[in-house]
Amino acid sequence: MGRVRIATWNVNSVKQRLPRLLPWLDERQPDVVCLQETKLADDAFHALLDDELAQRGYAVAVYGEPRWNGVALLSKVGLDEVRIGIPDAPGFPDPEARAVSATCAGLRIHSLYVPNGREPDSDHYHYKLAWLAALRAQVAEAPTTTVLCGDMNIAPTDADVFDPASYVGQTHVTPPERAALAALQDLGLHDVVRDRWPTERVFSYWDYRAGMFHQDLGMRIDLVLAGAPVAERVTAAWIDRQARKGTGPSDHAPVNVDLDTAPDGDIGPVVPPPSNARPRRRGPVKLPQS
DNA sequence: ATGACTGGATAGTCCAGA
Repeated sequence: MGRVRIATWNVNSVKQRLPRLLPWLDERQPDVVCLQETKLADDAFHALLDDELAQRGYAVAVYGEPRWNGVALLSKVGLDEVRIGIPDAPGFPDPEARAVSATCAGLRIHSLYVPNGREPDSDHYHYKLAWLAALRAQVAEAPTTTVLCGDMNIAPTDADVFDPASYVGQTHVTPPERAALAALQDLGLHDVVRDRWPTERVFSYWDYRAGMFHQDLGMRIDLVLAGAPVAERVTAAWIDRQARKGTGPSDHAPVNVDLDTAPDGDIGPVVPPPSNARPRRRGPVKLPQS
């Protein structure tokens, strides 16, 4: 059946995570992979990973820095019109490597690492909000084909933190941050993991300290937000807790999303159906023979 | 116990992460 798997993972140093990343790629076999916190300059990323990724059939787009931040986009299903950063996004004070996007199988995929915010009302917090506003302006250009993937550094609701009371007054849960996320969703983007697990406890990040993962004391801040024509094709969406276990994990788990594909291998229509259209057939569709 | 861990750069009473 025609299936495209999109994954996003804040790896917290792609160099340190290599012994976990490569086996995970082989096991999960995602077609499109969004990485965050690669923490490598572009030349170092290519030197480290180009051979391994080419062997697995991935084309690669990176936007990195020597020390912090850094994002990447890997794809087996096309990687066209690569765009580094977000137009008119603010810096801190200089531009930071927090976004890369490309067209993959007819979709506009974004690998995002939203600024942390540090302390509410700090300079970094206002930078975070301004950065999200610039992201929204870019998404507004083509919301229906957009898939935002990454570490949004915002827990959408109190159900997305293990102890809402202890987070009051902290970043990631403040009303202005949640409003910025809601403004993105108001463009027609769907939180596909929450849609699939409406009442479950599903976290994507657990602090390394104090056995937080073992006790499942985490947050859900790594999200996949998809335009409606894409969200309609989701057949599975889950947080890959296995990747957070064992030796040398990232503090974030990957998020995996499976989509049914159209007969031509694309994922969604470029033009959404009219609102009075009958529901599209959702069953398995064969990919063309290669 | 305002902690507890990890990564990166540097040799700091480091900074950043969330």
